[in-house]
This record gives sequence, C-alpha cells and structure tokens, in this order.
Amino acid sequence: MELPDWVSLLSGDSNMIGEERSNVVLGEEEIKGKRTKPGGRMRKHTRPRFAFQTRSAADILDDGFRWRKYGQKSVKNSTFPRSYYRCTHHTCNVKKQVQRLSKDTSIVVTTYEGVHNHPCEKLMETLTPLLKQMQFLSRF
DNA sequence: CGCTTTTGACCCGCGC
DNA sequence: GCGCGGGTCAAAAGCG
Repeated sequence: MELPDWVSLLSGDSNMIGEERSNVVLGEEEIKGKRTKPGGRMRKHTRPRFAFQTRSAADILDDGFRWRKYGQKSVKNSTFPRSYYRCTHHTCNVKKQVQRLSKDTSIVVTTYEGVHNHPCEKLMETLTPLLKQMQFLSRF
C-alpha cells in the first residue's frame, strides 16, 4: 500500500484550523475505469482511492493543495449533498469528494481519488522561509 | 482581472 | 426501453 505524501502531511501538521482532526483511513480500493467513450478521460484502469473521516465543522479542509469544486449532488443515503473537488493542477488529476454524515453532522467523509504527481505548494510555501532560515544558519 | 463557486443540464451505466 | 442514481460540464455570478 503506497501512501501519498499528504498522509504524513496530514498526521503531522498543525498550522491549520484549530479543529480537531482525527483522520482515519477507512479503506483503500481500486476502481476500474470503465470510461470507453472516444476522447474519454480514462487515464488508468485502476487508481487508488482513500477514504478519510475527519471531525471538523468545515467541509473544506485545506490539506495543502488547491481544490476547485466542480459539482455538488445530493446522495440518497444522506440528507446532505456531496461535494466534488478537483486538484487545480493541470498535471494533476486528483479528485476528492466530501460528504457529511447524516448520523453525525460534525463528521465529514473525505474521499481522495488518485495521487498527486506534483509537489505540494502549500507545504513549499510554509517550508521556504524555514529552508532559508536553515541555509542562513548553516553558514556558521 | 483572474480565479473559484454555484447550479442546472447533460451524460452514462445499471436494474427492472 | 425507460427511469433512476450518480458523476461531470460549463456558463454566469461572486469575490479578493
């Protein structure tokens, strides 16, 4: 099981919202791409998928990537709609969907689909001043 | 001014 | 073949 870098990122960072973040890996499965229409976006036949449960009041959890919402649908099993997000990187076709549990509204289920093939900007952004500082300090 | 969100329409697979 | 459920597109509005 290959875990993307953001997993360790999630478990370690604390610079985000002051919410309680209990991320639990619910499962990993391979979904088969059945899109066979011409010009379809079927990249691979299988891509990893990770489901997380996060205890937070906000749906949007900034995990270090930029997400652009491209859809929202209500699901039959849940009273609340499900949101669909996509990574804004052209080179990166990672999708994620956020769904709130009707049982407990303070819990959101975030499902990631695919892996990022580019460095995390947010992380870089946070790390760059640190790196500079380190370089500065290493001069001595 | 560029980018994100919103929201209805469209599309597609599946079950009956 | 049709209806339903679920996923995506795209145009317009909204915000910094």
